[in-house]
Amino acid sequence: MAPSETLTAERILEATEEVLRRHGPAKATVVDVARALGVSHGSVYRHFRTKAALREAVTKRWLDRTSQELAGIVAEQERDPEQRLRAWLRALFDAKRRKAGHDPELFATYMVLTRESGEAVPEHIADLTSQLTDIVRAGLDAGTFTATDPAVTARAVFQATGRFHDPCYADEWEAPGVEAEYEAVVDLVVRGLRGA
Amino acid sequence: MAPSETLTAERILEATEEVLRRHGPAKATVVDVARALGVSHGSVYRHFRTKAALREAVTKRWLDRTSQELAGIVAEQERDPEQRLRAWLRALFDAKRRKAGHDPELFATYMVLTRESGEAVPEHIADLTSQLTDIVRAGLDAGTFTATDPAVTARAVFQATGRFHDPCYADEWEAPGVEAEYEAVVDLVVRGLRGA
DNA sequence: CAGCTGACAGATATTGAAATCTGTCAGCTG
DNA sequence: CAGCTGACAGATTTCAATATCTGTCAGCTG
Repeated sequence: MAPSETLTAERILEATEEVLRRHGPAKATVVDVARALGVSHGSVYRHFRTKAALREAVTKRWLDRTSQELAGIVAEQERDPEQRLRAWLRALFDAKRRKAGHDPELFATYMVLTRESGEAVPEHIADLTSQLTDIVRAGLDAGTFTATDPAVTARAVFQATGRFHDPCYADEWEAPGVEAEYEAVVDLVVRGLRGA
Repeated sequence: MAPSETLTAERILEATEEVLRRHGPAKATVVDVARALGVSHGSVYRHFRTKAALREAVTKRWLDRTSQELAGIVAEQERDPEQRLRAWLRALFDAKRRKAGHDPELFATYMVLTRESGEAVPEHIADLTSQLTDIVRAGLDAGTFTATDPAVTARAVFQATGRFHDPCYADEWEAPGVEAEYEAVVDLVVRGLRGA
């Protein structure tokens, strides 16, 4: 039952997150992870081919947690599409801002990881725009939205609101007036979806 | 007549740009600038209190060149506001993309400079959003746009299109499909301005 | 024999001493 | 005497020696 039960990929990922939290992305080594688990670093390489792969897996896990939070909103059939869209964008902004504000160092760590992770971030973005596409399509079906291609429009919505979910803007999310700016952009976008 | 005429702030700024182009932001020193001008570095400090002030002045000059390019479009009274808005956004995107694509090293240099320049960038953004506000206000007067506060709406337009002018996205401006994404975002925004 | 260890080679990071740079200023020069 | 110079102190950067890390693999262990 002790941590020395069996060495799984999951346990390595948890230990890696902990090491990253403690040491930061620059100083966190595979040797540190192995030490935290009480094994030799060779064992870690049995589960992850390279250090980069290990870091990418950690990043993917972290990003997926956000995606899953938002997936619930897409499924809320009882709310109309515009409300779902507003709730989804709000949840995305809040989730990112909460993570950035609550533990800035860990967030900075993940910003470094997302920069170096080749596939994880594009996949995450594809995931999120796919969710958005579902909402846009629902709006088209209901007749409340106007668009030629829901996927293209969803991507446009995602990019237009980037200032409120793209990590590169994280240090402006606590500035006074951000809420008003968020409302202005979302209103503009929602009106763009409605009107032809 | 020779470069040894008189030492003006303008001549120092030109020499600094040249030194930055050659050496890059990390290695460009005040001593290099002085050497390029054939003076001692003490003379440079007569015109700029610190190295940071010198770099900020260079940055400001560079940013102002873009602002001035765009100011002409705002003044084109013969085109209707929507056309002016589209032309303005297109000119902004093209100008930034041209600079980023034509001389990537110099652009990277300016990205470093804009990060460290405290006032220059906010001023530049204020400048641009002020131009946008003029266009939005013209649209309100003409009755083609709908908005409660032109300044707030202009800022929203600026932020919503950030992906196509904010330097932090520069390395995605040459990717295939960017044009389509640009069109989608601008269409969404313009429709948002029109519809109530 | 499946899974782990630990020594190893090459790559990367750390360190501290030496070199360079920033910003100042007393004095030179035209 | 307005403007420039160049030596200087303290801060920063460079560089090379040293230490650590990554990724592999032959062999150990349960």
